[in-house]
Amino acid sequence: MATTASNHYSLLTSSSSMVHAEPPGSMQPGAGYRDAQTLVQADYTLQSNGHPLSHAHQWITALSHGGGGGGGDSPWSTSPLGQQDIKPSVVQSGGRGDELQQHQQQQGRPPHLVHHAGSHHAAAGAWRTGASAHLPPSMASSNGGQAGLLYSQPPGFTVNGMLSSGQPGLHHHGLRDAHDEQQQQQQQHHGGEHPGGHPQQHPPHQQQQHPGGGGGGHHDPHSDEDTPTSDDLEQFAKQFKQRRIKLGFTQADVGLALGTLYGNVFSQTTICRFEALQLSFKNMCKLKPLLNKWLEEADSSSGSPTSIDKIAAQGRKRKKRTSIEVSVKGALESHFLKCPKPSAQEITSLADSLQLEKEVVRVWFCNRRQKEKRMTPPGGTLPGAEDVYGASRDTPPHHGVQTPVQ
DNA sequence: ATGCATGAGAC
DNA sequence: TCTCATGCATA
Repeated sequence: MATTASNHYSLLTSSSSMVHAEPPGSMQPGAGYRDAQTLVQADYTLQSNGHPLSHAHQWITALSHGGGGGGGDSPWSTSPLGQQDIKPSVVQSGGRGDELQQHQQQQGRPPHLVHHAGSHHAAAGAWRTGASAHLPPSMASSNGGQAGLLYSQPPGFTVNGMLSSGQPGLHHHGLRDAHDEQQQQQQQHHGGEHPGGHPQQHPPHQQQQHPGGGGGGHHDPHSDEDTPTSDDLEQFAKQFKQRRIKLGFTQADVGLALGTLYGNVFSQTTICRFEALQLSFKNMCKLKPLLNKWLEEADSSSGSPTSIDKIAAQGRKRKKRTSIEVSVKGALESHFLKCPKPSAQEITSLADSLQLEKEVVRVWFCNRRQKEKRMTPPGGTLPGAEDVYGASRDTPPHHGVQTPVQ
């Protein structure tokens, strides 16, 4: 099968009417899963077939998960500032408040806060334009003028952005969901190694972005004042991870904390990628100050190890993840080497020959290209694919460090 | 930890 | 249509 079996997305658990859409039996954990596969396929269909699910659809579409502001590359050059696109309205409607709601109930968190955190979408855009453009100082410490206000929270309300319910295990379940924690632990303990001890190559422009450069004496690596060098980032990421683990927080915890602290929630994935330097240089720079801030907070209040509970997966209309077979991947890979940016036509024929949806192929190339641009390319330098981007990916600067990420 | 997906914004 | 930031789902 091309597509991995999975449950048909976590369909809105909240709507009861749709439940009967499937036989009670198939819903059971475990067994039901496999059967659900069929549904999965139908998922796409789900939108068109006027089903009991139809209403669910609307519900879903209502949630917008703002991918973050795509046009991300401008913060550096463009600094609109002044007052930003703070969209209070959006904040309120914030789609995915779901995750937080849970906590709210459990910890009795002020509702408004929840909104903010959940508003990710709007929040991101807002603060990003403001803070990110000029960077750090303002946002880190002062929480940014305008945006900050929106997300400001009652003092003493949280610690590290994490609920300071007092003591761990006091109020709520003390720890994050057992399984979650386990999972995290596990990954943190053994998962460390990188896809390669590779020499990392950074896109030239990225390297040039930072003033000091790993070589020139200059500033304090930890000050978020100016653009950090890739070395700074690497070092910071490393240190960050260490501290985080020491403090007993999972990547997911941090992501949520950032949300409560700055109104900008991030997923475990993002934190993970940050630690592994798998984000673009620019993105790394953007996140660093936030994480740095969190770290400070966490350190200072390290006595309260509280934790946050897992957020429940909410329903979202997402295409089921296609699982591309190894052989097919190989084919795609070789095509990529030849032509990283195939035309629509090429994609079509390629998709056809590989028996994949055109969209899947297109996305694959997009992701593949994006991967090329990360700070830490997995698997090290690919022998043949390097100059694809115009001979730019020259010499990997210096830090061939690449420590085995715990 | 990572693969595939989404969506906003830039061309 | 691509890039980019980001995340769900999965291995």
